[in-house]
Amino acid sequence: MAQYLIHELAKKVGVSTDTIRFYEKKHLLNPSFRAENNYRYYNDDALKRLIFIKRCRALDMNLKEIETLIELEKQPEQNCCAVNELIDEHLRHVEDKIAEFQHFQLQLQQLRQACTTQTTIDDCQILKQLEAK
Amino acid sequence: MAQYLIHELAKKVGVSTDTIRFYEKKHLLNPSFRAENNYRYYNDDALKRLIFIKRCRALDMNLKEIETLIELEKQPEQNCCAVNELIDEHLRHVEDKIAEFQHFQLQLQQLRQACTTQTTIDDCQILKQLEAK
DNA sequence: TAAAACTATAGACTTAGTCCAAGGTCAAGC
DNA sequence: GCTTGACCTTGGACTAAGTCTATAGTTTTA
Repeated sequence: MAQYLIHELAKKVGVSTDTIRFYEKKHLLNPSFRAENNYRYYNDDALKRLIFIKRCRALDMNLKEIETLIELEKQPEQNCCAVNELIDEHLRHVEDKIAEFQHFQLQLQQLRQACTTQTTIDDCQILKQLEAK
Repeated sequence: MAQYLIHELAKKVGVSTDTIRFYEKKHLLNPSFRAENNYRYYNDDALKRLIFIKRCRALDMNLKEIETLIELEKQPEQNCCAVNELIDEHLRHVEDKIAEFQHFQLQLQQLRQACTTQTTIDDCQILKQLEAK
């Protein structure tokens, strides 16, 4: 079975070696063994695990959510509704974020409208609105 | 002129006393003076400043941006284009965030579609897709 | 044999606060 | 005068997800 040094694994997946060590500290990814010189070595299971983590991160899941998914994977005969619920809840979170940022966008667009011509700081309607009673 | 203790200022504006002390550490807001007992006292200028900061934070500006705006306010005769540019750039940042989260949303919706019926973890298409080669 | 390129660990740094602990101050009630 | 409660002070730890640095050990290459 293939064994990779940490920088080899990092390169295969496209993350930094620091990130890999960080995931280990967070109990998300362990080396398959440590050599006599204390170097970490990783096998293909670790490779798959790291790809899994990277995919979840690309969906903006946090490490706690990813940990939960990994735990669920360890119970293959269980019902998968917990997986679906996690995705649903994360999706709601993402949708809340979109709404939040769209609110910022609208407010900022309106604020920006307040000052279309160049004037002095003292007359700037943007600052006036931010200062208003 | 009115002078407020920190908890009075906090209540007026709707932030915590911790937040006020934090803004002081970040050089955004100073008490008008310290009493003999070392208590902070704030006047109406400080009140206005804190309201200003709170409004900017409600637009998701970071403290560095707010600091820049405060510095600009101190040069009233200058041209206000720096203000406009700051708002424009922040608006672009917000729009990037919206696009980013909309991308997450789409990916998550597609992923969620992969598992509509309840099955076992082992058969769950959501996990399968996250693990896929 | 020496330099380059790895490896390891520990700890600081980032944001915008929040929370806690230990100790000082002040006003009210007894 | 004393206690109680509600303030105030400072300093430091904690959050998320890494990134960066320093120091030291190991392995490979020239």
